[in-house]
Amino acid sequence: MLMDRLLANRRDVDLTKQERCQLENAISDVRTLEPRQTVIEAGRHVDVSTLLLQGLMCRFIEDRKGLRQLVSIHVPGEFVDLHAYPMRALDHSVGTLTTVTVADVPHAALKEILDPQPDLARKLWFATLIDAAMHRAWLFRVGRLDAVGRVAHFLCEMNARLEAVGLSDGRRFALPLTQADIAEICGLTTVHTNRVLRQLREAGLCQMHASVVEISDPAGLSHRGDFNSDYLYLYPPEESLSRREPMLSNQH
Amino acid sequence: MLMDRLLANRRDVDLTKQERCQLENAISDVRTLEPRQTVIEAGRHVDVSTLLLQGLMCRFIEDRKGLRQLVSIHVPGEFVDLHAYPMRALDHSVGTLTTVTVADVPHAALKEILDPQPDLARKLWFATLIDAAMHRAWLFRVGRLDAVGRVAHFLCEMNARLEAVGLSDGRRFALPLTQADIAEICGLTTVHTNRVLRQLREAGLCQMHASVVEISDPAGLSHRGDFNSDYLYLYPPEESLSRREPMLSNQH
DNA sequence: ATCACAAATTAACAAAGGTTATGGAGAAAT
DNA sequence: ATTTCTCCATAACCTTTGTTAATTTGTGAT
Repeated sequence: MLMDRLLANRRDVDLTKQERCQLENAISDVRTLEPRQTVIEAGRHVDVSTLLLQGLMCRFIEDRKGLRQLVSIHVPGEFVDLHAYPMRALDHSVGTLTTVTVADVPHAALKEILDPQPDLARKLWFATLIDAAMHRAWLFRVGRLDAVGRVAHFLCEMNARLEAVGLSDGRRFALPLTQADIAEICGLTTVHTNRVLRQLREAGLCQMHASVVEISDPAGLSHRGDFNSDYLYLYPPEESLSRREPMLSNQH
Repeated sequence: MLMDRLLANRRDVDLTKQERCQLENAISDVRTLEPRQTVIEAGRHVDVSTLLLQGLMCRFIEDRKGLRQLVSIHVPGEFVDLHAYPMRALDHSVGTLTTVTVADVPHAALKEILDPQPDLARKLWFATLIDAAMHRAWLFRVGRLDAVGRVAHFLCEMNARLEAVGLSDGRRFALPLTQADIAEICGLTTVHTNRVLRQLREAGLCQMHASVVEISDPAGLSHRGDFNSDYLYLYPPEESLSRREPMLSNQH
């Protein structure tokens, strides 16, 4: 059902059937949102967390002039802002990239489930920390890699995450982002992102056309982006195979 | 006592006297560590979290060639790796910058305290999320600011955090870091960090000599670094004054 | 089929930051 | 006092990335 993909394929977050069911019952509403909208403004107080069912969402920080730095991107099955439950106010904005379907989980309902179940609380706590782990990897990406490395690293990450939820076969996946989006993720300009994509193509590492990424040389791309998927805390491939759902067409 | 500074001056993490005391009793050991040592290697499993009492520590990710990107820096009063409690294994390394004094808090002891106290668990959960909030700010820093802006942003952050624990008067503070450290934090080379510090000095914004930072123009420096302290979740200055301990000499 | 608009592409040029190398200042060690 | 070592400072040069601007491609709407 709705929750099948929730926190799927994550080491140490093995939700039981019962836990999954309880979380599903905590959903107050399922909504569809338009692409490229800001859903929550930085600084706002929230008492509902958002579970992403379909599409892509992102979180970002803007500078004085409104230039964005994306600080995370979310694929189906992830809680976009579960951290709002203990934090209450957000220090960043949340937006949609594509048309999305989301489920609302009110914090009051979460509290009722979590207070009597310290183990489940610890699992969700862990889930919010994967965010922090990804931030660290993103920090490494923009702090230590050159432009080609950054984009390579990002594409490797998306490949790994989408594969974990059955939305990539390990080489090819739909990624409905513009070059401008990738620029906001990697801390580059759109013009240079374009140059970088050409370089990746000419190097025979990967190509991106019409929102489809095809990685021609996975090992080469990982190497170029100094990528190691440990920070994603995914099940190793063998284990995840048995847990994975059948391939889905795409996320838009 | 030991815990006076723990999570001090943080909005939404108002530990009660009893909670503070319980945490203090969970400490198994207090140790002194040498400067510039790696304390925990990335990937290691840990069952103890570290509370920093004195000195500076950091967490970092290395690239293939061993070049580091610091992903966080810690001042006294902070749990350096509380996130290891729900995560168990770390995706990054932990090291000392100066000589430090730390307290060990075994996870077994934490579990005993937290399981029956969902509110305290939520407070500590929140505390681990401040980390993620800082990572986002660091990501903004390296992704969207130029070299001068990055260093300005970093110095503003340290000023705010040290002020919150009584180690800065709001303009002047001890910061026992080399220019190479600042380079690893800001994603720059040491040579360029040196140029940047000169520019900040010549612009009359701040200067750094013999491990002491003096901010001549706080507003100007904040502006240059597009800095806003919200992400630190500190008490506003008025409130924190009454909670602050007397000024301490320094952290080494 | 045409129009309108967003996205991709490319070029010429400018600026920022990295690289390599060298010298100096200060602190601790002999 | 000399040596050694780390950190700081600076210069010359070069590579990468940003800037500005113009053109093309693709796609959905009418």
